[in-house]
Amino acid sequence: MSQVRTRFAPSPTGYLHIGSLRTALFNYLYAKKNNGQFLLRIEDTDQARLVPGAQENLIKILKLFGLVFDNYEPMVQSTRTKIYQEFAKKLVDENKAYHCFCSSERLDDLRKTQSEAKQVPKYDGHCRNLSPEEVATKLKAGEKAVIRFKMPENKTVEMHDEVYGDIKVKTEDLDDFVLLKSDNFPTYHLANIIDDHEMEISHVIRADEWLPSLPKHILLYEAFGWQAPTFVHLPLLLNPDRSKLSKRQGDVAVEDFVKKGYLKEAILNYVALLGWNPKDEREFFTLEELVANFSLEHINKTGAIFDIQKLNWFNASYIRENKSPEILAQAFSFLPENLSDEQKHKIFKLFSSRLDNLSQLAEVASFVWDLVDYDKAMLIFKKSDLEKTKTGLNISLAFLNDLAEDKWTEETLRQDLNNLLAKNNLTAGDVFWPIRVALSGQDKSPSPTEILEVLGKEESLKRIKLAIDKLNS
RNA sequence: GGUCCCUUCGUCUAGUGGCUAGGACGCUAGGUUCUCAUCCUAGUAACAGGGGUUCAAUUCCCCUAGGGACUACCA
Repeated sequence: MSQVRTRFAPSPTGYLHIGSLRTALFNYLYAKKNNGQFLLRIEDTDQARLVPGAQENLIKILKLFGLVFDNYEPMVQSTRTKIYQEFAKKLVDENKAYHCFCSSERLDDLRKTQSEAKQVPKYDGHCRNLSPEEVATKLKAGEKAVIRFKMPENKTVEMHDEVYGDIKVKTEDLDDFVLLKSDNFPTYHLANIIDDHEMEISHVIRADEWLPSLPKHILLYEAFGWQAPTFVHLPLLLNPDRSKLSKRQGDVAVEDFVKKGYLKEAILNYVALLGWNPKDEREFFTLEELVANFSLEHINKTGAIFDIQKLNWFNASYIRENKSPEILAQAFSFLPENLSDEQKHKIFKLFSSRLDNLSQLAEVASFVWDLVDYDKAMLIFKKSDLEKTKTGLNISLAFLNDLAEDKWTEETLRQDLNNLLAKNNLTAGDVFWPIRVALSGQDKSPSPTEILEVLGKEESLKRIKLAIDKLNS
C-alpha cells in the first residue's frame, strides 16, 4: 500500500477557525497513525480576501498545538498560477472546458431572472458553443474571459466517501462551473485538484460543507485522467441553533480561546471528540494518545454542536490537574506584574480548582492585591452574632499578631485557629467566617487559612483590624 | 426552488435484531461538622412520527416530518 499523505489547506483570510483546527487535527492524526505525512498548503487564490500576516499566524498556531507538518515550506497556490493556467488550457484544447465572456452583470441578471421564475440558478451555456474563431477574435480584442468546465451531459457521477458511503449525482444537476477566473487565478476546484494530485495526497479529509462539490472534483480527476484520492468528509461543527458554527454566536477563532486562557491540550482534546469517538468511555487524551487511537471508522455523520460548557469542563480539569507544562506561564500572564513569582504560584494553587479558564484568575483572585469595600453585615455568619464575631476576630488578631513569621503556614494556622476557637468556646462560624470576609471582602472564597498564607502576616493583620473597626463603627 | 447529507437524553456520544438503552457535560439533591470550588454518592433525561420485514426492531426497508450544507469569477 502506498504512503498515506494528508494535507491541511486553509485560506489565509484571518484567524484560524476552531472547525479548521479540528480538520487539521484529523488530518494530522490519520497521517501519523499510518506513519504517513501531514502537509500544509496555503490556498490564497482569492486575491480580494487575502489578509496580510494570516499565513504566518496560521503556521504559528498549528505549531503551538503541536500539529507539525512534514513539508518544510508550505505549498502556496499564488506562486503556481502558471501551472493552473496551463492545465486549464489543456482542458480547453481537449474540449473539456471553454472560454466564457459573459460579464458578471449578465450573470447576475441571469440568476435573478431564473430565481424569480422559480428555476434553478445555473449558467445557461451562453458561451459554451462559441467557435474557436470567435473565441480567438474576442481574446485578441482583449475581452475578459473565464474558463468554464464543460459539464458532460446525461451522466451519473458515482462517488464514495469513507464516512458517508456511496453517493450518486446526475450531471444535469451540476453547473458549468468556473475553473479559471478572469484575473487568471484558478478557483478552488481547479487548484485543489491539481495540487492534491501533484502533492500525491492519498486522503482528502475536509469538512462536510465540501460534500456537494465532490462530483465536480471527481469529474475533474476524470478529465485529467488522474486517480482520485480517498475522500473523508467530516461532520460540521455547529452553533447551538444547529447552523454552521459561525462568528456571530460566540468565539470561533482559536486565537481567542488561547487568549482567554484555554489550554491547547484541552481544546485539542475537546475538539477531537466532536464527530469522533474512541469506541470506549475514555475522555482524556494527549495528542500522542489520539494518534494511537484514531480511526476513520469511528467518525460520525451528524453535525456536532460546539458546547462551550463541555470545553470549560475539559479546560477546568486540565487546569486543576496541572496537565500542561506551559500552564504556569500562561496563568501568570493574567496576574499583576508586580507580584512575586512565589506569590503567583501560591495564588494559582489557591484558585486552580475554581477556574474554567485562566483569564478568570484575574477576576477571581483580585482581592489578593485589591480588597474592595464590603458591607460589615457580611462579617457575621448566619449562625453567629455581633458579639461572638467581635470576640472571634479580636482573639484571632491577638493570636496572629504574636505568631512568628516562620509559623505562618496554612497548616499551622489552621491547627492553631482551631485550637483557639475550641479554647474560647467559639465555633468555626465565629472565627473562620469573619476572617474570610475580612481578608477577601467576599462571602465565597478559598479557606481563610489559605488566604492568610498567601497574603502574609502584615497584610492579613491590616485587613482584620479593618474588619474590627468596621464592626465597632 | 433544486441537489446532496443527517435524525438516540438539553449537549457530546455508545449501541448494528433480543439490553432495566450505557457513559460524559449540564442540572438537581445529599455527603466532606465556616462559605465557595474540588472530591464522593444518588437522581433527572433520549431511540422524530407512520408504515412495513421479522417470533422479535433503536438497530433492516419505505414514506412523512424536521434540521443542515451547497447552490459565486469565496474557499
